[in-house]
Amino acid sequence: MERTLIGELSGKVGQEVTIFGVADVRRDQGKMVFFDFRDRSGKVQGVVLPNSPAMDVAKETTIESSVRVSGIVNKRPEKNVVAGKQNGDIELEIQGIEIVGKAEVLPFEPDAELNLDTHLDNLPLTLRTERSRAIFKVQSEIIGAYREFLTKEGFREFQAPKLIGDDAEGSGEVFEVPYFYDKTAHLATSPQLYKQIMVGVFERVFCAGIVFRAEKHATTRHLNEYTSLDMEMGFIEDHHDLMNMETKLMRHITDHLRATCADEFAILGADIPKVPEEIPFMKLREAQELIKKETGADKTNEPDLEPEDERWLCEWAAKERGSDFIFVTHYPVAKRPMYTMEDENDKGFTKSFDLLFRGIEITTGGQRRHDYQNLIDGIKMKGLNPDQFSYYLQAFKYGMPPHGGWGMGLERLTAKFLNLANVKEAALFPRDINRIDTRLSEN
RNA sequence: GCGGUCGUAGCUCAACUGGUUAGAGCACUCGCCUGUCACGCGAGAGGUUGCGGGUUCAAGUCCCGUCGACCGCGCCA
Repeated sequence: MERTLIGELSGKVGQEVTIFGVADVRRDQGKMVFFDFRDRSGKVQGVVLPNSPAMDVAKETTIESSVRVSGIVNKRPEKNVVAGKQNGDIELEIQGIEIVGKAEVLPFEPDAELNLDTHLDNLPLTLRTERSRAIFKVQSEIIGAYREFLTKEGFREFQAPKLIGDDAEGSGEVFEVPYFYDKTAHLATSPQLYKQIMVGVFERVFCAGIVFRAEKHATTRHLNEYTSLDMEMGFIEDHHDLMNMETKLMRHITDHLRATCADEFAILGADIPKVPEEIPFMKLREAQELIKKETGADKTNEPDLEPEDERWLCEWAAKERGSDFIFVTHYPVAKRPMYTMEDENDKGFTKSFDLLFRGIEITTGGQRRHDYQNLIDGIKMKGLNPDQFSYYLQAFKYGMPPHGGWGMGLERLTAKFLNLANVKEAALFPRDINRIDTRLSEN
């Protein structure tokens, strides 16, 4: 018999149907057995009545088993209607169950509160929980909204290489790949140089892909492999064009989530933030002065904000400006990569920005050096050898428009949208220095 | 890499200043249950307290080492 999706059952009252799904819950009452079944479209209750031919199979149908279930869609008696629940007014009177993928007894109850360690060691199972499904549906919708917005703004998506010749930017630790005969190769820490090259090709480009960082960090906000939402655009005036674009992007993403993921945010007890007409922004030095004035902590000689400063500044922005977001601009030249443009009106500081969201840095961006000689000066100033960048430099040798862009951490963004304590909860299969698919590498 | 906290049943957690046979809820097994929706009720089984050493009449508890996890920091997205 043809498959009916669970989400379509409410229109089939009185009909005989077959659903394909997973046994989500079993409530065995002896002479009667109730199930909740789930498929990709939702959940429905099934009931095996006394003396049903399906009773024997029902008794041995374990939670998480994949099944094909045939039965009749019935309206529930008035007193058994559960308001506000999908299919709460109907149920499937089960006539046959076929177990097509039997599950063994689970090591823990579905939807139990697990320690992060237990969750991560059992991902093939724990990713099936309602909570995990909610997190990764939201993440998937974020990527979809990102792609939709930038495409509409005239950006062209491209794939950046992950195997690269040099660590190029000189920022962050890189994984070495010992394969190529006569060259050192690495895993890309960013698509940075390639997306700049692609500005010369398409003017506006973006990519959403995995990047690799070999830092031996152990924090709630770092991964050794994460998804970078990158973009780069030509013919900008300065970094404010980028900040304005990102403001519009965040508004688009939050509107999209409101339309598609309200249930998932409710499951996780999280709020979708409002994006103000203008996200507040200030220079790094202004932020440091503010922190000094308000808290007494003098960090005005620091080249960057510490995590505790980022948290404080976000609380300030939320309270004083009603925004979950705040831009910090003008980091010192010494603190930023060689391609970052210095502000001609504020020497020693760059036309760069970070976007902070709910206490953490989710984006770094800025205007780039687009003049050939100016870029070579930038490379030399960092103590790097321009010859090593000749491939990249060719783009500039033959003319590049003023341009800039950003890189955004998808897992951080997801984690902060959903108030997750650790970014590893927002990565399907997170890699860190002690963990790569633990269960698979055991034995 | 450094600092802090922790490691007790399959899971989540108890066990006061060291003190008799290490407990609970859920899961599991058996029995009962014709309207449950985290079904319920009764009974049962389940532990080398991460591992190694030490102090003590006595160690889950104190000390040393080791392995592991989580949190914070550096670095970053």
